[in-house]
Amino acid sequence: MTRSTYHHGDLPRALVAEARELARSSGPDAVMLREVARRVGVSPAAIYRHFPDRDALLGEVAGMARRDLARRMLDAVERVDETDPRTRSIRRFQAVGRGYIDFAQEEPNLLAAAFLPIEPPGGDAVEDPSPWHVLAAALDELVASGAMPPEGRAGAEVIAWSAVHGFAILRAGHAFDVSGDPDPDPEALLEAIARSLAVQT
Amino acid sequence: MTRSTYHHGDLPRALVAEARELARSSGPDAVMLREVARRVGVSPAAIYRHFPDRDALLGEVAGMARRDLARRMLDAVERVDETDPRTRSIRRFQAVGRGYIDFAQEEPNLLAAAFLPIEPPGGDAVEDPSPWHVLAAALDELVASGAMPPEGRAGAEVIAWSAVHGFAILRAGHAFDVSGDPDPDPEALLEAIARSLAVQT
DNA sequence: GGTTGATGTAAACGGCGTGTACATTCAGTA
DNA sequence: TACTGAATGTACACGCCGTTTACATCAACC
Repeated sequence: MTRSTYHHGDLPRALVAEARELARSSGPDAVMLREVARRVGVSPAAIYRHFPDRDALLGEVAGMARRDLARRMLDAVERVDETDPRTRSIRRFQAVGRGYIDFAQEEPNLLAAAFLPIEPPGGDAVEDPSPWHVLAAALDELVASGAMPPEGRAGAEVIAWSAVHGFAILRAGHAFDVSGDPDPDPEALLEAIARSLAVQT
Repeated sequence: MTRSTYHHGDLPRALVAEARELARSSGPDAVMLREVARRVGVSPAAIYRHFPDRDALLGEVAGMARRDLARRMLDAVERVDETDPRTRSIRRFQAVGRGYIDFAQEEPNLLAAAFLPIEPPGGDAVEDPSPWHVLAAALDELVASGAMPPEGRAGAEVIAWSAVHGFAILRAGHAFDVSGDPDPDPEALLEAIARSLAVQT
């Protein structure tokens, strides 16, 4: 991109957008300040007018990726069309996992970005829910509807999240290639998670 | 390390050992050829007499980490002391998961190294079992002892591995800090996995 | 309209992986 | 034992990276 004015206009936003695109297409390690600057049409040093260092820029990308993931989970939950409260809570719970897994499948590099050990400069924005809270809400609903026994509620996030995250990460890393079935079915996993939480249809 | 002779004696081994130690203590990204060479007391270019590039050296580290993980799982399995076949198969199965989780807890950077998308130059050595095969053997045993229904055998690796790996990775990345309990119990997860596989005590 | 602070640039520093040309040593043979 | 070629290590250079510093440009306000 070239520009006519000496000043860019909204450089910070452009930098984050370009950094996100690099992370999305080639992974977080591919977010190189010189490349970002090149694409935005600005000198590398200009970035330092808006971000203290590379981690600050990458932290914004990480924050965006976390929001994207949470939104994807929420979208999946809200698309569930079911009136019976019990069945509905189960469907919504499994939609959370499906949203997570689908996101990981479609944007593996963004999932990696979401788990970078970096905090966005201003901390995560409070208004949008974290993936963790989306999951917790679905579990609460499961108990409220009677589909899951209250005794199983404690620690349920850890179990569900572990299974879904492990599946998503391992599949993205082609780790399942060693098995006979190189692309296993997410639905089987979601049902296994329901069993492990003693969810009763 | 300094040396008196012009030739090192066993540079390849020393390089891999030093690279592994760097990966172990500071993560795979910390394996920098210049630093490895510095520590071994050799010029950076010397590495290229034995490895085509950085990935080849890192691939050896990855291979070692995979072997370390598998050995750790096997050790845990073999430490199980139980005679009743059914109970024994369950204990051994859960020991597999415990070994994996303990390894991740104690050597998180080596676990990361084990999952680098790099193959060791000569391919993985055939003589030592992969983590996958250790798990598969434990599952077979579970079915053979009657503790797990044969109908559940297909896809069981994916479920068990996903849950254990996700737990290990998330805990190592401090992802559970957002929950109330920052260091959740691995045993609860192992029991949940058993439930999800319909394992009957 | 001149000053000031915000924003961008050019050039440089040190560190990285890597290639190339050269130095040293080892092993085998005459 | 002396010679020779292959194996192994070194010095130096190249281009990339993140980052810093000194300077240039511009917009906004008294």
